Amino acid sequence: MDDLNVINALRLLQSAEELRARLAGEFSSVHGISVNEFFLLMQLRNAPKQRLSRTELAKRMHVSASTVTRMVAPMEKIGMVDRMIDDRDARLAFVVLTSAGQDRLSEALATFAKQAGYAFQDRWTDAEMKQFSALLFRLVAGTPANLT
Amino acid sequence: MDDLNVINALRLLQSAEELRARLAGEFSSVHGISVNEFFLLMQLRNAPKQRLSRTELAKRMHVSASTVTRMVAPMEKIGMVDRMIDDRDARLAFVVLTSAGQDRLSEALATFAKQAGYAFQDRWTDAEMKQFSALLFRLVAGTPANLT
DNA sequence: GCATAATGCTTGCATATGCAAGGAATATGC
DNA sequence: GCATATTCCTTGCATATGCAAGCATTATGC
Repeated sequence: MDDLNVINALRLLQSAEELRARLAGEFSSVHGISVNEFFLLMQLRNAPKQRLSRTELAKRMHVSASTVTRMVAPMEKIGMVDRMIDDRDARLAFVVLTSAGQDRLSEALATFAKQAGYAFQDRWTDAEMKQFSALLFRLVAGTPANLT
Repeated sequence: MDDLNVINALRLLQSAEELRARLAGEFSSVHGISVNEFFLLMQLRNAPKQRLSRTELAKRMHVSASTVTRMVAPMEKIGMVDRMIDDRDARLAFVVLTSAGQDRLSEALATFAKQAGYAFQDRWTDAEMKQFSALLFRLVAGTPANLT
């Protein structure tokens, strides 16, 4: 295990899982959403017109189309998102972020920022934060899923 | 979203998910194991005597104890791991890595190294790989789950 | 020593997810 | 224009996972 590629991949996956586990706990207890629901809302917020097709959401979130269908149903029921059929193509059922959904997302983002702070605070300097940001940008840049 | 903590946390989570999705595909088709099974084998390989209790595995893998129970059952059936009851404490049921499990893990590690190469190759210099490694080490250092 | 608490594991139930099939709408080849 | 293919979404089934309860074993308080 002296391969730096392997070491970095393992550390990347493990630190991400740690952070995700922490987020899951607070998202669930404080905001009543899952981490995946948070990411779904984030994708919508960053999309033009705050909307995306289910297929596009599936690709960006690395889940199947059926998962998106089933994730969206309860979110639609409580008004965080809306359904909107395309005028030209009746197959497309856009998922649209509602104002209630934006509010919920803003609250969750505060928790996200707090946890992100815990994760990096007192471990990295400002300069290192920028280094890390630049390095990771090369991994996520160009993917349509990139939220940053 | 000008908070560098938030940006870095998002990029960390997203790049990890991308890598994990790629690994899942090849692990499943080539080696017949899931990413989580791979990590379970990795934890055993790094443990003293190549064995851990189910509770310890659950903590390190950020899953519930029942998940470990259910993950281990089929792996035991095909001989990748063994069960071993502790002499002093009959509650403890260690999961032990077998030689067949080591072989399977070695093959999967080759795939892992290949995918890790794809992820970082042509994006980062050697110096940057070392920088990244050092930064991430501070995140995972000290956790018993750390595989590196 | 014994009653109670704590620990380690398993199991029933509920939820989450992927795959494959199906239905509806649109695109393509001719 | 029409038959066929493709695309988008949904649904049935199988698997994966967490939580809470239960069981067996060990630790603790007195």
